[in-house]
Amino acid sequence: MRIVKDAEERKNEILDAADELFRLKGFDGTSTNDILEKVGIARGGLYHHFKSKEDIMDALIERYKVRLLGAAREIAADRSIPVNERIVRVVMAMNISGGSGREIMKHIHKPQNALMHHKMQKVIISGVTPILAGIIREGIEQGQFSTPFPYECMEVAVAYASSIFDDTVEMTDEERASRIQAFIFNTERLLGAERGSLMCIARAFGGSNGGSHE
Amino acid sequence: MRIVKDAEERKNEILDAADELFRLKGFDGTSTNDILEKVGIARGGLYHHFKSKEDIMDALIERYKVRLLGAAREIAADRSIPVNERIVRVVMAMNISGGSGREIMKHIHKPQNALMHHKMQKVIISGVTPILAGIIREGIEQGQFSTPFPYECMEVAVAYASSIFDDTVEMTDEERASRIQAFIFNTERLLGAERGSLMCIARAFGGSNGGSHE
DNA sequence: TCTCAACAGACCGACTGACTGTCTGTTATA
DNA sequence: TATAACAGACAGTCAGTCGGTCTGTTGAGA
Repeated sequence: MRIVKDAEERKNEILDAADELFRLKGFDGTSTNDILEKVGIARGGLYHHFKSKEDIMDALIERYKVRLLGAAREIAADRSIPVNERIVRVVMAMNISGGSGREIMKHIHKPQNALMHHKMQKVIISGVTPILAGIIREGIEQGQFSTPFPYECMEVAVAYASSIFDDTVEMTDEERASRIQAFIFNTERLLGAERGSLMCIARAFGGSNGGSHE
Repeated sequence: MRIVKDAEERKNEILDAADELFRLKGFDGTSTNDILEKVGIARGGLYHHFKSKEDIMDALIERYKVRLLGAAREIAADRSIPVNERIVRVVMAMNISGGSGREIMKHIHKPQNALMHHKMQKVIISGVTPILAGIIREGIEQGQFSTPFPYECMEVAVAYASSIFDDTVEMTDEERASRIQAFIFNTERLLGAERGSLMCIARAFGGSNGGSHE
């Protein structure tokens, strides 16, 4: 039987199916037949909407990008929130690490999804860095931070954060906590911020009380 | 015709061929038939020495690892070289960026080689970071650096360096130079080093004289 | 306003070529 | 003669193609 739907709707159905399957079995581990079966369409239908399997992945990444960066921009623009707090919220929204949307990143960090991971990281780094840099510049105006390279500082922080929280390397909670400690310390140094002024970030991450365990 | 060789020799022939082909066409773009043809053996031969195509990649990475980290360790252990200079040489030996062995990295940073890139980065980061951290600790003893997190500092630096010098993102020479500038500045801050004390690193990288272009 | 032909785009499913990994058999070497 | 190195036919899978079919829409004529 043949069910005709609006193109956008079908595309989204395909993306939803691919999303779940890639999450479960990875990109390489998922065949187009798996997607076909899940959506309930035939090969021709899929290749009518997407020109290749990789094209599906790119569309998925684009969807993530719009969602994640949209949320980040919204938060970043809200001047009623203090700078520190805004940074935390942007980072949480990107779920580079823990937080509500951690789900999205989880499956992207599997070795089978290396290409997806790579593309996603590029999108995140190139997208969120200027947003964060903008907030940092506000902080500099307010005398909270001091660096000639706000953009590059954020580049460092984002690159490090996404390498630390890469789920392919397994870590004990203790290791994780001390990484976060070091991350905060290092970021404060980079930004020329007062010691402890970014501690709120550590507190925001996954219920850890900041790395020390007394 | 049938030519029998010592297993190690054959393995290396296969790795050499794979190395060159992956470099040219990427991992996914290279078929096992390509390798077979280049080496001049049949399928059975290849699968006698390696259990899968990915196994070949892993062996290649292992070979890189031994070569790169061996060189790095040798340099790091040479106490006759001053700390600063040793850092430069280790970094050059790893060719995370410019330098003699840049070749090796070049093809690894192609999107088609995402998985290889990912595995390689893991090996580098986990291998070279402790080596560099050791040198930094010497520098701390000598009063040159000051940080409670030498290991994590190097983790940051290595992660950032390998993200900056990722050849998948294209950069003008000017951008590159200013990235290096920022990188040096940030690293000095992280290490609590005197301003300009790491400038020798910038000078060492690819003929750039430190970012300014006169 | 109703009808119907013409069209565009959504969808089908058999087919192709390519590729990885296996298996049985063969040759060389210690 | 036993064992490791190798050959090559083969099976199974998968991504992508292609000619064709179905369906919703549109617009002209009655």
